[in-house]
Amino acid sequence: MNTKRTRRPLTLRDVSEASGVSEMTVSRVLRNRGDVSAATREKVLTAARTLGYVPNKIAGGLASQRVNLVAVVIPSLSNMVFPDVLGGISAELDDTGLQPVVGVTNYSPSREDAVLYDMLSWRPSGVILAGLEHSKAARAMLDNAGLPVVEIMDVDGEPIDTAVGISHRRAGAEMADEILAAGYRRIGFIGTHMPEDHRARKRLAGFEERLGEHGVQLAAREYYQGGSSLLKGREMTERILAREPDLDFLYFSNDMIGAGGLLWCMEKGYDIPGRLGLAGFNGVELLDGLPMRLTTTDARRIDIGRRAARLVAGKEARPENGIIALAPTIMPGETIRKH
Amino acid sequence: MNTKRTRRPLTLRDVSEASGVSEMTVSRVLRNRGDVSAATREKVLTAARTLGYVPNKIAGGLASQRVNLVAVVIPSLSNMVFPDVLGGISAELDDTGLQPVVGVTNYSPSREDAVLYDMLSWRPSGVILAGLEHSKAARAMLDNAGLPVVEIMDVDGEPIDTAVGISHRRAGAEMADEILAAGYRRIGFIGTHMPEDHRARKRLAGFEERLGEHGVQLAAREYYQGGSSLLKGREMTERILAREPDLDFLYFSNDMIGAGGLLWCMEKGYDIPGRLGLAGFNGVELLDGLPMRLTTTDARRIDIGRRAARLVAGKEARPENGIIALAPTIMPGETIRKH
DNA sequence: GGCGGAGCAGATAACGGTAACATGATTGCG
DNA sequence: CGCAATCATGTTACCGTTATCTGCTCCGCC
Repeated sequence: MNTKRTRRPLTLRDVSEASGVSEMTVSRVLRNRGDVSAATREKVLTAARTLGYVPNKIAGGLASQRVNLVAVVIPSLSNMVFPDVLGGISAELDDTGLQPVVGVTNYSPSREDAVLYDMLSWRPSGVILAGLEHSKAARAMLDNAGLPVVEIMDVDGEPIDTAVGISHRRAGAEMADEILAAGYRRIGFIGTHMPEDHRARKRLAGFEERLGEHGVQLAAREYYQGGSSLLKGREMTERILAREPDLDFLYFSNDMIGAGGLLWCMEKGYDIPGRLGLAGFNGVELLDGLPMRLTTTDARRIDIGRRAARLVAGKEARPENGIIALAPTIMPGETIRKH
Repeated sequence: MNTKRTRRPLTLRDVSEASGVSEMTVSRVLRNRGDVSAATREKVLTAARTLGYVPNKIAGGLASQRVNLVAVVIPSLSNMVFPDVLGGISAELDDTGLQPVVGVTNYSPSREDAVLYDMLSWRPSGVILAGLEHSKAARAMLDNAGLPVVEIMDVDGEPIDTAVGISHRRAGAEMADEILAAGYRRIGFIGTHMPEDHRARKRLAGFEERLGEHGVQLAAREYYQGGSSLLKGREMTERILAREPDLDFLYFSNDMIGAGGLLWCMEKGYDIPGRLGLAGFNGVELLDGLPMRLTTTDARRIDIGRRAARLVAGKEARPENGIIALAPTIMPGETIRKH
């Protein structure tokens, strides 16, 4: 089996010699390109298989000046939102010969620059990256690279090339409408303290602005550090209600802490949605299994992934203004009272 | 900014001309290799920066016969377990110049073959892949590739090269001990119906075997299709208890459905852990925020990722027998009664 | 029966870097 | 002060594949 443990790696030449045709012909067979007789094709394929030849895309990419990779740059893998986006991307890329390669930035702009630089050095066919806020250096790199760039998740801003996402301002505003219409007035907000999470920031801005238009101000806000978890949601909920016991609504900046808050409130016997209403953001699958359905906004993650992939794959044309805005849609749930 | 939109991409030659030194010297500067005077170094870096040059790793990799990539092949991104493993891997790879590239197989052996083939065609420096069960073709490919291969998660079997993981048979057996010691006797099992999830299978085998040693047989079992979610856990729990109402324990094959089952049982007013005990598997963070702490087994995901990364990075030597077995550790929780 | 075009295969020259060796200028030191 | 070691740079030959061009054969058709 591994008689050849120390041998040098196989090349086209090996297959070529084993099958008695030129390297060029082997290359053609292996890529299904150009005309090759059925007989030689068979010979070559057999030889390649028995040798266990695996093509070298490094060499191939250099020669053809084409690399079938799509760089995907996202802030995090751990918050249940980006895996969905990735799912949409790979589903749509599946039949294109393109392959996504993922880089993670941990919400750090400097890491984003580094990851981008690294990705671009592989000369991918396209780039998908989260958010519209990027360093000057990053924008320059992408500008210079001369390839399709799709910024995802957010459309409130100026895309480098194309953007696919939802308006987080709008998502915030629409949730505000919903809450106000239900009659809640003493509203608290719980979110992560991350200056780099621009989408959360915009959501809150849109939310507060709409509240303001109706003469309502946020009655309390609470920020936390680090990742979002059920436990964190519980802690923050307890804290904000200890500080402002007469709040009648809590708007959470994501579903995970929202779910934690919901569980805590239920345990403490709060009348939900009567005495206290709750809402989250994202529309994660987790919510389906909670004792009570948390009201939230569907961030259209899978659709965003799909559309972004279609754009880089050239399956879909870039719109005139470079923006594809999907509609964030409120998923009612049972944590806002009927009105 | 993009006056050069249509220009051909930059190469070393451009930087070389802009800075008045040879391409070789530019290459040396950009890689910090070999001796270069401070003056030229500065000149070159400035030129590279103002041009916006990004090195071409395709060409570099071909020339140097070295590629700083580590292929990571896993079955899924969506079940909260592999993101943790990835976290461990990238943490440990961070200071090595190596970069992980992830491929997802969706638990399909044929997709695993395809993903591996694809990854190997990039000539990575190492491969990390989940599980010990692989097609003959896959084993041959990896054997032939002549690079470090680390199989992760599982150690019950024969590694191709090196394995890092826990014994799932042991994990199952130890949980059985725990359950029996607490006096439960009418035990049900809920798991996914996936012939390709070998680790779940081994866990169950170890579990049943240990029960058998104590003269106990599984009183019921229930399998489901598709992904694991809280909701699925609820449904399956309801179903198994409808069928076998006098079960006194439920062993779930993962925490997500375990948590769903727990929530359902609490709503229905079951006395837990008195009348009914519950246990899951994995030790996911989610459990921290539930109304009651689910007993589970820590699968050592982050450690596994770290050790695997250390092995491919050469920070750690391959052990004699090729197996690094970490101890699965039971995390007590409140869903098994004290004994 | 000559000629255009399709079918098939090979020869050659890139692709953009880096390894390895070569070269000229300094430096150290007995 | 002379010679070897070191430093700083350049030259040359690939790395393994694909684009492109060339050449030959065979076929159909006017």
